[in-house]
Amino acid sequence: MDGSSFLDISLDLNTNPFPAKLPKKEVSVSASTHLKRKWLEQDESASELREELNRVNSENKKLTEMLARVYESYNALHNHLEKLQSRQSPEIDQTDKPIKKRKQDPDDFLGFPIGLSSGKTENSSSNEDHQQQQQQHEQKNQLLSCKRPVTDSFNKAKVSTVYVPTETSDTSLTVKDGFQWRKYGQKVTRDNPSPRAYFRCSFAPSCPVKKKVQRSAEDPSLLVATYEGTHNHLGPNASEGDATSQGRSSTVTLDLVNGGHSLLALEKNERNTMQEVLIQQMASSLTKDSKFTAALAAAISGRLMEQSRT
DNA sequence: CGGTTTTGACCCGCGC
DNA sequence: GCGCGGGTCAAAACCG
Repeated sequence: MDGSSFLDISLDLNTNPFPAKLPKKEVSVSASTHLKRKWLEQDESASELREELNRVNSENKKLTEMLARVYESYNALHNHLEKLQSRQSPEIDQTDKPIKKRKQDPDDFLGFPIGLSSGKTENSSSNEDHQQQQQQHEQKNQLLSCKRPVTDSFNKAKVSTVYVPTETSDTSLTVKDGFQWRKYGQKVTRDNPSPRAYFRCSFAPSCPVKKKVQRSAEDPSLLVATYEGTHNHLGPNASEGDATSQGRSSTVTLDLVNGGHSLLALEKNERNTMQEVLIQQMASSLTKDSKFTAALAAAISGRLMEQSRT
């Protein structure tokens, strides 16, 4: 994706409000000493203005560079996620045999490989064993990045699974993803000795997102969190009432459900949304910068002055 | 006191 | 129709 074509980040802060095309004032040399003094004063203030102008110009340059950097890192992140997604999609197609014929389990739904919540010993031919081992190996490799969102490619419901390594001694089935959850149930399932916990987003009923967390039967050091649905409210920090979301920092946090999905399965609309969010974040961080607002004010007043002249 | 967690009861879909 | 099992409800307990 060509970033420059998709968002123009060049800034014209109009830090040179007095372009060369403006008619130069003719100064009468035949002035009295009084006029001479006045002229000297004007010259002095002009040089001050020039200094100020240079300063604002360099700030403008810095800000433009900063925006370019932010945008570059966004693109890099986006490309990285797209690569990850293209690497994951073939593995999803491998499992074609649903173990249970009951109501579609999210794991089955995703063609989830290692039978984390489904019976796994009932039908284990040597072939499948081999596949399972391969997939488990793959899974562990992916875990190097701590959390691995598994998403169906583009067209299915918003269900994703993440694996969270935890201490086996840690019995609290909590997965810290930034969102606030309310537990509404816990069940011991047939194929896994550890209980499964059911969570709803604290913004329910307005937010339909649900989460199931269960310790992996294969690897008890792993928590398997299955997310269903999409948050219809602001990101993790905002929902948490996290101080950092109101503060000065403009950290971009990846939403595992919403953002995770949208970044992996970005369609046009979602790209536009991302653009808007990005722009808003940039805007909010810039407006908090007093120097930037000053430069902006200067830019606007410059434009106004220019317009009033024309 | 309001929000969250716990936990037994209940609901419902599915297979037999 | 019955039993099983996953998912949800809701009252009580808990907590800050």
